[in-house]
Amino acid sequence: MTQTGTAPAGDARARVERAALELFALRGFDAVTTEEVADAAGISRRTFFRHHPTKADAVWGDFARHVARLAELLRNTDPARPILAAVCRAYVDVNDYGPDDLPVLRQRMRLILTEPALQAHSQLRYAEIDRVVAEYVARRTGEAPTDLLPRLVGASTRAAAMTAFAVWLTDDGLSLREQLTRAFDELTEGFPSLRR
Amino acid sequence: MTQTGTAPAGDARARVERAALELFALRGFDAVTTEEVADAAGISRRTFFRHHPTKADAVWGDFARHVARLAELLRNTDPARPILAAVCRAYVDVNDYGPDDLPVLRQRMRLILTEPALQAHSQLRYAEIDRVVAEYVARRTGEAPTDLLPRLVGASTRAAAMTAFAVWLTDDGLSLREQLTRAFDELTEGFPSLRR
DNA sequence: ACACTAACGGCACTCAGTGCCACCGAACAA
DNA sequence: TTGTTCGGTGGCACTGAGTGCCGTTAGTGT
Repeated sequence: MTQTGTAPAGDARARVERAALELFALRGFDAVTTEEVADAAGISRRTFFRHHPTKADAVWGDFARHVARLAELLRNTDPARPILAAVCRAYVDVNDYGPDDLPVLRQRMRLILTEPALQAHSQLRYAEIDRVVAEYVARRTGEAPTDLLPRLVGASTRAAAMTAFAVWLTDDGLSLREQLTRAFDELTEGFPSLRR
Repeated sequence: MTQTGTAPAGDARARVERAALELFALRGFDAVTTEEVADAAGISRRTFFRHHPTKADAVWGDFARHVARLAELLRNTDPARPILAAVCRAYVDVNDYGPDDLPVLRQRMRLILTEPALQAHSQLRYAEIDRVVAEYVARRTGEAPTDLLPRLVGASTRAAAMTAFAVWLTDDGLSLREQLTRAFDELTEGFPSLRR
């Protein structure tokens, strides 16, 4: 596809994502049909489903690149660093958004963590992250990625990250990076705040 | 439906769940229509959706009771026991299935952890558990259930439990209780196996 | 015998997702 | 210019999940 002269048309994907985010935030995920999103983006319903395999996928902008960046961060980690610290560090780094991206990120995460349909769908995206982390841990420890420890690190660090996101959305005190760090510290230290 | 005298007809729910579990395990969740499940259970498609709000819900047998049992176990916990230990203990106890229930449990969990649609739907069920645990932690610590620590305990212990389930399904070495204990030990001790 | 109620089945409808096909514009070849 | 190929697109029809509405039926009480 080469940009014809008239409309930019280059990134119909970006237009769809923007339209989806705004419509879903405004009226709720279930109350907006895919046809309305497609119309708002200036494409047909059929083309919408060519770009995004699912209505829910429209709110996840290039998530594959996000996962790839996390994998690369882990690949480039100093082998001397403890495994768990490396994973947490990569998690924080991959979520280091600039101030300009924060409004969109808030809108996106609020939808994902609030709308039941998106909350359910997110599990499929999270599974990709979990797998990347589990494979990294498996590489470091020599275990199989399907063994308990690699899977456990993947699942629990992801749980911590999503908890940090949820708290960041509601509480306005701390930055996302600070909330992530707080959560990871609790997790890696065995929940020191609970031991009196 | 007119079999008043013949079939017990007492709990059509149980028949639906059995039929759904078998059909989904046999041919895959997406390849089986709700009408087929309804037919196999001897009810109409309309009645199927009266019993189960969703096709996916048919595989979760009385999950509300499961959550209620967990909440009760937590409520009856000795206040002297450390918070995290209490949560893990309750998790192990609520998942103490008898040998007769194990085959059905394996089938159910294999579906939930394998089929993408069920994997996604599971997030909505897990959220109920997370909330119960978070409320317990909040009661013990005096925080709000929406604060970071209560939420983090809920999300991470659940992640550990589901990881234990997944490993239990594939590895045949250890019992479910042992896998759960292994996972919880790693989590509560700050992943000792990763500190060399 | 009569009314009341709760559960059921049938029907029609919306909407997500998919397969099929026809169309159009760009690039390329003769 | 003419013809051909090709990737992106839109239209159309179809399946299947989920829902609202309504008529029917079984069970219960009086």
